[in-house]
Parts: sequence; structure tokens; C-alpha cells
Amino acid sequence: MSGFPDDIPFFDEDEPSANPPAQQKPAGSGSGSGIAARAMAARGGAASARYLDALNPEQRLAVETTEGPVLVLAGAGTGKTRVLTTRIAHILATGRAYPSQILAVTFTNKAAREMKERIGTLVGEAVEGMPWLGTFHSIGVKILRRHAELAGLKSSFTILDTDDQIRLIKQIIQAEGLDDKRWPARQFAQMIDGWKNKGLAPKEIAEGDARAFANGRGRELYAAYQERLKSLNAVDFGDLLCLPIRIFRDNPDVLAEYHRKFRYILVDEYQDTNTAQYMWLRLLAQRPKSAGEAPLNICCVGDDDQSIYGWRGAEVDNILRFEKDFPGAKVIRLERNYRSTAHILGAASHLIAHNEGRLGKTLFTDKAQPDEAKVKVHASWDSEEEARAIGEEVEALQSKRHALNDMAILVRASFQMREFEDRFVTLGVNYRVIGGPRFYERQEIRDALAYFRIVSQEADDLAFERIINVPKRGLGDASLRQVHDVARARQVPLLQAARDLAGTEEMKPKPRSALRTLTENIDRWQDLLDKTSHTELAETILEESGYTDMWKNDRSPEAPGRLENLKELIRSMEDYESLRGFLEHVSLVMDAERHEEMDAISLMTLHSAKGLEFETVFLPGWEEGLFPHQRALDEGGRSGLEEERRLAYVGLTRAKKNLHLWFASNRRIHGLWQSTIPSRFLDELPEAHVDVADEGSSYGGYGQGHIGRPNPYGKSRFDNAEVFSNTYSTPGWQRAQKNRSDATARNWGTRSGHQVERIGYGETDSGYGAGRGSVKGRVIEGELVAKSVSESPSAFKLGDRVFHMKFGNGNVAAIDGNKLTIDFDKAGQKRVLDSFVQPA
DNA sequence: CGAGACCTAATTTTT
DNA sequence: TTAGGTCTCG
Repeated sequence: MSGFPDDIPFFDEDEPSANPPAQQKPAGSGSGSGIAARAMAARGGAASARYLDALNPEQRLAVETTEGPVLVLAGAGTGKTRVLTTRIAHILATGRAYPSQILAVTFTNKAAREMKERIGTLVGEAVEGMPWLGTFHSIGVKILRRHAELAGLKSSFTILDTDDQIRLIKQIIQAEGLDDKRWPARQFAQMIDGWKNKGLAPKEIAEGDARAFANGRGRELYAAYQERLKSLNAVDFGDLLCLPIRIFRDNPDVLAEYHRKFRYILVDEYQDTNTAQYMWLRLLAQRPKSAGEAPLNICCVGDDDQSIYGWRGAEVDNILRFEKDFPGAKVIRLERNYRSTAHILGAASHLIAHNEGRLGKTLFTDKAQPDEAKVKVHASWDSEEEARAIGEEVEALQSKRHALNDMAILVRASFQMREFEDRFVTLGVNYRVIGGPRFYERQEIRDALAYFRIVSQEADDLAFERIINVPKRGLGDASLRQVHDVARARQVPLLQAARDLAGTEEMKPKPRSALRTLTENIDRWQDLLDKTSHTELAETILEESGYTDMWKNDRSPEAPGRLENLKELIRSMEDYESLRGFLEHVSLVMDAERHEEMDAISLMTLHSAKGLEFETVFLPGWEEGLFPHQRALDEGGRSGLEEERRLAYVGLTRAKKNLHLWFASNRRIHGLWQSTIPSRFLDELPEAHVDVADEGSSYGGYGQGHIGRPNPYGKSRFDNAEVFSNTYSTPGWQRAQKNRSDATARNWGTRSGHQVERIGYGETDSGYGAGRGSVKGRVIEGELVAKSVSESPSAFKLGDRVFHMKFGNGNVAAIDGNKLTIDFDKAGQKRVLDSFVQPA
């Protein structure tokens, strides 16, 4: 959140002269690029460098095609990261560029970190000399700090995270006299993000969009928000992309500087770039032809089939269009997969082939063994049984010496996790949840950081607001309002206003003295900034402010964990030089590394699984409405469906050896039990690579009544009646869709229990293959998008005798629209949708 | 200001 | 179902 300009490196500090011609050796010419020198040495004079020997021919081509635009379509598990890192090492080793002349962008800090490490390994040492390897955002900050004044900022600007952003927007909505309930700040924040993802300034947004919020005042609010940011000397995440773009556009000389600087541009996960990132890259990549410059050396690596972030602005089109955008581009496909068995690859390839908008690829493996397991599809009665059965499977594997670390359960939506957590707790199986709220997003961490911010940055109004009454010190809305008024009247930050106010008679004695205590504390801490070590200061602040006491006195079950987190926070500060340095880090890296070594099964969403791999993967919940998710269908139409399918593809390709898919016939959604039908994706799997598991076990229950009962939605080879007969019938999903009801709920249970671990995030490697395909066509197709549950009143009456597939017979006890409360003879009282019961 | 009632909405997530 | 937010009362 806090920024500091002190480490703005000056340009070209390690470049003896502006442009080393290709092939010229930079090493030896003085200082800086020891890395290049070492890389050269590592190369050992042989005609072919050793690092190239580890590559297959396609990978090698991707590494050695250094000049001109290159698109590497790297299929899942084809060694994408290896190519990227080796390519950089190669560029350095052959003296084509200095480290500082290579721009390498990733999406996540983790990916950036990993690349740095791996380049370091290749080249012999940690890569400190790659100043321009980082996330889009971190590089954006770097550029923006250097040219802040061109964007109307001071280079010490603060970076707001989503939380700050929303609070700020809320204030603006209120200040404009709008009802912040009718026009939720959260929603508007998302709209702003959407605009910024497209690189649009307030005046550039579409009329329709602008009208969509707050009775047509969207544009006005957006502009007001930007104004407010400027006056706070703050930016949000979107600005880190948009402002550099604007600077480049408005200041050709600045852009030219970067053109001169970067000889090679590399982009990871290109399929995830949004429009703003695309523009940013184009600006940097397109050197004016007139200057007789060297060719445009941009290399984008990605996989159109793993594009799963369309909903947050990623444009698959960017990768699909690459050859048009960069004429003469070479496209290199990596299709040799080093991860999965032939069955898994076969299943995944067949599934993804149902998508139309793709460049196409064919993953293959040459390590196929005769005895490999096919992909297994399992049916279960309901989600509980699903969890129970997977739990059994996990234990069985465990007893066969499989490490839990090699297994993962990947779900479509996080509410699905709960049942698995419950199950693993009862079984005593260690598990770790990956994803979910991050360390730095936790309340106690954010509170603590707000204290640090206000101490290190006097003018950080948002931080001040956050802590003014945390812990409670009797400074509520009324007091805050007063402080605000003074601040506005005098044009000073809130903290200063508070100081002034505390010295006057304006306030009632109680709040006044509370305020005075607070400001005096802050003054004292500020004074300690340069006198104490920052970790010590941090502890002092948390102690003296009463913040730690607040949690010590809190008897809620989370309190001890929060105190633990605070300690962890202080511990992690030790890695930084100063409070400011730490805060700068935190604003960009909302992610704390964690390094639990216990053996545990991983539990996460499919989205968080991208880039990871496991020996054994369980994919539960393959049911229409849940996966593909109804909402993706409703909102995204055909392209929504295709993205869901890509998500399925990502899931399948995470598995190395064993892959289990599950669907349940009944699932509780929003507290209501609903019957479900198997996902269409199951029917899109190739018979040759798939086995339908013959569970036999608990499958059934009241279900006898169900087996053989006609599926009201259409047929699938996974319909219960046919599960064991392996019939291969083509589905009638369109019809099925029609009666689908909303699926999905959300829960973020705070499981307690010994062996649990929650991790910020993860990623490993991904990749791709080749093929062909048409591109356009994100048109909504009615038949796929049909909608949910009718709200018409139920045909049942109180006291009616009814039959339900899951619960058997019972009497209608209450009716609420189409929701029935039924007293079942055996199962007790349940709420179900009326469409799932019939007169008994 | 805080506790408890009441209402509402409910994928996916990085920076 | 349930979590989160808002609203009301003491």
C-alpha cells in the first residue's frame, strides 16, 4: 500500500552502450552483467550449449528462434516454463542482450519468482540482474514510479488494494448523494475494473456502460473516483496498467526510451492477457519501423485451451489473433507431453476438441505403458456419498504407499470443499486448502498494515479511517465525520485534521481525549521510525494501540489464529529493510509464502489448479448446472460453455497417472436438495480412454425407485439406469438444460482441526499442442442457455402425500413458491424443490 | 456503541 | 443453508 521511490533504478545502469549488436559479447565490458558472463561460461565454448541438450526439438526451436515475433503454443505439461527460462538464458549466453534489456512478464508473483529461480539455476546464480522480469503489475509500478509526474502523481504514490478501493468508492457514491445499497460499491468497483481491463478512461467508456450504473451517472462516478485517487496520490491495480499506457501514448519520447531499451520481450500465459495488457505490450513491442531498428523480438507463450479467466477480462482473442497482430510470426507448438498417461491425454484431447474457437493441438506422449489405468467415472447418490467414496479411495491409495501430497481434489466451486473437509477431519486425513482468502487479506493483517501505513505515510487517509476506531475507542461515525469536515475545510490529511481537532473544544471531551491519545501515539511511533528497528516498531504499535489486546480479549474461536497471524506478519517483516520497503512489497505481493511440509492431500478449485500437477486427481461434481456452471451458461452463452470446457480440460490435464471423475445424482444447493444430471462433459469423453467404475456399494438408498425411472431430462450414458450397462447414447442436453435450476452455493467454513493448512496460492507449469480451428463466434445460442426454475406456485397442497427420489415418501408440511418443506417418513424434515417430488 | 433480528444473495481470482 | 450486511433497539 505504501510506496517509496527510493529504489527507482536509473536506466541502463548496466549497459555500457545503448545497443549491443546481436552476437556481440557484453561480458567483460565492465561491470553489470555478471550473469551474462557466467552464462557464457556455462556454455563452455562448445558449439552447442549444454542447456540446449535437455530440450526436445520443438522446445529447442522455441529457444533458438530468438529473432522476430514468436508464439509458443505450449500444451499442458509440455515444458513451457523450461522453454521460457532456457530462452532467456540463451539470449544472455549468446550475448544478444544484457539482462536489463530483456522484458519478461508473468501474471503472478509466483510465476515470476519461479522463473527467476530457474534462470538462476541455468545461469549459475540468482538473477538479480533481471530488473524487468516480473508481473505486469510490478513492472507497471516500476514504470509509473519513474514517470509519475506525467500521470499527475508523486512517485511515492500509494497502491490501493481491492478493499481500499471499495471503501473509497463507497464514500464517493455516498458523497454523490446516491443510495449505496441500491448501487453497491462492490459492483461499481467491478465495473471500473472492467473498464480498466480494457484500458478505458472515464471519457472513453461506452455510453451504455456509463448509463448502466447509478441512473446513468457511471461515467461521472468513475471520473470522480479517479480524481479522488489523484488527490490521495494513490492508484488502484488497474491503474498500474492503464497509467503506463497513457504515459506511453502521450509521451512518445518516453516510449522511445523503452523501445531503445528492450531488445527482447517475453510474455508468459499469453492467453490470460486482457485488453489493457495487450495494448501495453503492443506499445512496447512496436518500435517504429522507420528507425531501421532490429526486428521486433517478442515471444509469447501460452495455451488457448487453458484460457479460463475470460470472466475477469482475459481475452482469448489475443492469442488467437497473434499471427495477424504480428505479421511474419512464427508459431511453434509444443505437443509432447511429459506429464500424463495416454489415457488421460486422450480423454482431455477429445473433450477439448468440442470447442470451436481454438488454435488446436494434439498432445501426445511416448512414455505410454500397457498397464495404465483408464480415466474412471464414478457415480454417487449424493454429494455426501461422493465425499465418503473419495475419502475411501484416498485411504486405499494411502495404504498402498501413495503420498497424500501426490493427490488432489479439484472442485468447480469452493462450497464443494466443505464436504471434503468434513470427511477428512473425521477420517483424520491431512489436507490442505489452496486458495481462498490470502494472508494479507485477512482482517487482522489489514488492520495491522493500516497502522503501519499511517505511521509511515502521514497522508494515508484510508489507513487512518480504518484504524481510527479499531480497537474500539469511542470514535464512531460522528467523530469521523467531524475529522472529515476539518480535513476538507483545511485541505489537510485526516491525521492532521485529527491532531488539530484534538486540540480544540469542538469535540465532546470523551472522543476528544480518545482522539488525542491516538494522534499522540501515532506521533510517537512516527518519531520512532528512524530510531527503532521496523519489526520492533511494529510490535510496539500493535501493543500500544491496544490492537493485540483487542484479540486477546476476544473469545471467539478465531482469535488465537489471528494473534498467530500477527506474529507471522512481524516475522515476515524481518526479510525487509524497512517498514516502507515492506509495505511496498505487500501492496503488490498479496501472498505470503508458506512452507508446510506435512503430507497432505490438496483441496482447491479448478482455477487455482492451473499450472499444478498430481499423480492422482479427483474431480467431483461433474453435473449439469455445477459444471458447466449454470451461471457461466446463462451469462456467457456459448463462449461461456467453451470456457467451462477449457476449465474441465485444465482439470483433466492436472493428473499424471490416475484420474477420477465423479457425479452425484443429488446435491444440496442453497439449502435445497435437487436432483442433478451428469455433466455433458462426461459424454464428451472418449469411450476408449474411460471406464465407468462399478461401485456397487452404497449406491442406491431410496434410489431403487430411481433406477430405471425415466430421467426427465434426457439420456446420458451416465444416467443411473445405464451406468452399469455402459450404453453409449448421445445426450439430449438441450432439453435437459431447460429445467436446470440454479446450482451452487458458497461457503467458506473455517474448519478447525489439526492437520489443516491453508495456502495462498500455487502454480507449476502448463503447456500445449497444436491444431487448427476457426476463431470467432461468441454468439449466444439459445438452446444451451435456457434458464432455471420457474417461480410459479407449487401444484402441491399442504398435507399431500409425495415421493422424493432421495428421501422416499412423506407429507407436504409447508409450501413456499416452488419450494416444499416435507416431513419424510424416514429422512425427517427437508426442503426440496417441488419439481423433484411426485404424488405418491 | 453493541447485540441481536432480519434480509439477501449465493462461481471462478490476480494484482 | 449460511454468511454477510444492514437495521433497530437498549
